[in-house]
Amino acid sequence: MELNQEQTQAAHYSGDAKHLLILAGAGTGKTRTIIGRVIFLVQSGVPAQRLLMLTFTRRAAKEMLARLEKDLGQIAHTITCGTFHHFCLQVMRRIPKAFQLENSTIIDRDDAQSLLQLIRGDQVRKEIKKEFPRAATLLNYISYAKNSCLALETYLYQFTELSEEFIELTLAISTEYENRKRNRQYLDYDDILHLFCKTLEAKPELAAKIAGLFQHILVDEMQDTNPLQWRILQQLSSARLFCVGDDAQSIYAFRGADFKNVHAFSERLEHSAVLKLQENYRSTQPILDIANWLLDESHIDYNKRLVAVRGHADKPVLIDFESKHDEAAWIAADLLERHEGGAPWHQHMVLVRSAWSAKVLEGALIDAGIPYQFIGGTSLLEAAHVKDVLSLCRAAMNRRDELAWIRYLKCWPKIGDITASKTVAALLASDPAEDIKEVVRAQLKKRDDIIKGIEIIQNNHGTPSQAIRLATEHMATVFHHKYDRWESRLSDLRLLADLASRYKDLLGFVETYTLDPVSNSQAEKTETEDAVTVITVHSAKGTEAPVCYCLGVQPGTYPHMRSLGDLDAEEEERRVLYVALTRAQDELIITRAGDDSRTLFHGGSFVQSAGSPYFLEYLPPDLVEHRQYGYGLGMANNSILDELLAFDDI
DNA sequence: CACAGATTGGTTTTT
DNA sequence: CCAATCTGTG
Ligand SMILES: Nc1ncnc2c1ncn2[C@@H]1O[C@H](COP(=O)(O)OP(=O)(O)OP(=O)(O)O)[C@@H](O)[C@H]1O
Repeated sequence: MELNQEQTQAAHYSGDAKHLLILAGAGTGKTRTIIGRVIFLVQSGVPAQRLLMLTFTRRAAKEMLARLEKDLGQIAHTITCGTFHHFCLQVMRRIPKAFQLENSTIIDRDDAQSLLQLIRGDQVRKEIKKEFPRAATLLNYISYAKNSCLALETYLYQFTELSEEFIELTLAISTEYENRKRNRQYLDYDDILHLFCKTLEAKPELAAKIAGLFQHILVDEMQDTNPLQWRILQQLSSARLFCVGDDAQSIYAFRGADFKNVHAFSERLEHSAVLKLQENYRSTQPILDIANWLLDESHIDYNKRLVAVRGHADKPVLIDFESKHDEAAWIAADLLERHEGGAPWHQHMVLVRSAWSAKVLEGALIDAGIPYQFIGGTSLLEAAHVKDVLSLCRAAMNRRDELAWIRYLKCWPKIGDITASKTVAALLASDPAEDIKEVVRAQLKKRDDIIKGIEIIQNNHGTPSQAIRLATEHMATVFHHKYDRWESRLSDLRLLADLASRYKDLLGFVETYTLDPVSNSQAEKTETEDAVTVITVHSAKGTEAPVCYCLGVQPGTYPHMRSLGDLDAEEEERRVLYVALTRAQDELIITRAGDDSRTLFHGGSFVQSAGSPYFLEYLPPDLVEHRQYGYGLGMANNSILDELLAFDDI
């Protein structure tokens, strides 16, 4: 693999500094350099087992391993490589006693939210129920505070507008949430990091042992490290750190990341150095010109100017549509045309701001018969019916798994919150020697079908795939009634059973799956099928494609409505758009639609509503080729019809 | 009383 | 488009 001079200097570094940070713009080969570093280290005689690679997404971890395998062969798989969460959990599962983590269940966001909802229901008075933050919001607060290592109280007073009464109540709910998790032996995503970090800080000998396993730790996308992850890195810093990042691509502030942290790298770690990479290898210059312009517009000086090694090419295209349906239909038609012209589907990527905003496009792609995979948001396999089946698996194996029990029981007709809660209470109070099935039978007379489900899992827990297949069959009639489009949902459950066939232990499968609900299935799909990628910008960090469409680049989306009024949040939105624009290698197509309820369309140009900012408002016309489709059959600005606008209310 | 279906209101991003 | 609440029925 070829590296340029700067990249080589970083990858082959053997100077005085113990820790290195490579700070460089998009497409300058940071990922390539980290791979180069690993190859260099292995070839210099560092055993691959003594390398640890940490990433922020499963997808990134998988990609890195695949790239390393090309150069290093099977040795690549002896490197410990995964997300922070995955690594911490792996360590803790290997020596559970040291972390007091025996028999615990990992809960995903959905479960965490349900638990908070239960507590919210108990603790919030009826009169204020409507005003009080929802479970999802509460979870965001609790999670943010934990990831930023702030006391929840401090965070709520400083960063939210809640009244004192609401803050007190939120704190009480949070305390109860922690208690319940402890009591039921639940660990949410944040607890994985938190428990790991706390234990290491409390037991220096243990921290030293774990850190001592690795000579080098390599971290990708360092700008997204939050304070909790920083603390973990500091605990492990007897190994040498090699981190890469780009402050202009920091888009995870909502998870506690602060891009200014990378600037503090050399202050936090002694004997460290910062290196830079300057040349962009990914894109053509016109694509970078618009990205550079975007950063220049900011009040923050990112000190970046991307320069393409590849030289010049056509300008990016900016296209206005009257509606998002037109927008989606045009993209589908354009994709078809390119495919007929010989370009495989996988060379195309559509970047969306939110999972929701991709819906219309997905419809258009299905209509046009274009194969695609969607990455981001809640994946197909986090769908309700899949979680129902997994809940049955968990419930049958663990009587204290309150959330799983409630979910499973409520699948059945005539069973709602109250019956489910009563049954759970009986299970929690029951003698561990007593058969679970009998405890349930005593609560729910004449509901043999419910107990049969439990029995099926108990009898088949050694063969997860079969357990899931039989459970699906057993619940088919209920699901058929509960969900529409049953046929397509059934195929999800078949896929689930397939995934499970690689595992020997049902709960082991459920846990892996909870932490990684997407990538397995996705990887399989990309390898075997040629498909267009539709992806949220947040998931797209680090990836690239020859042809990229950035969809819905209109006021209210960039910056997103929700960020308005908070300057830091608005600035982060700029970086989100920056990441989106810099994914393209050869062609960048920016589209926007005028029928967004938040957008005012006026005379063929986009005018922001009520003085809110819009990033492309002052876009210099010479940076793009601007087209407009569908506006009164191509009528451009200054249409005489505009004079009618004043009479719209007649 | 407990559940099921209808209504309403606020809509990001991920491990 | 989903989640929480409201309202009608067994
Ligand atoms: N020295 C090089 N020679 C040829 N191609 C290169 C070189 N360095 C990087 N590239 C190519 O440039 C593209 C971007 O590289 P890479 O993904 O490593 O960049 P990055 O800095 O991680 O980008 P981002 O921050 O946007 O994720 C890749 O297609 C890579 O193959």
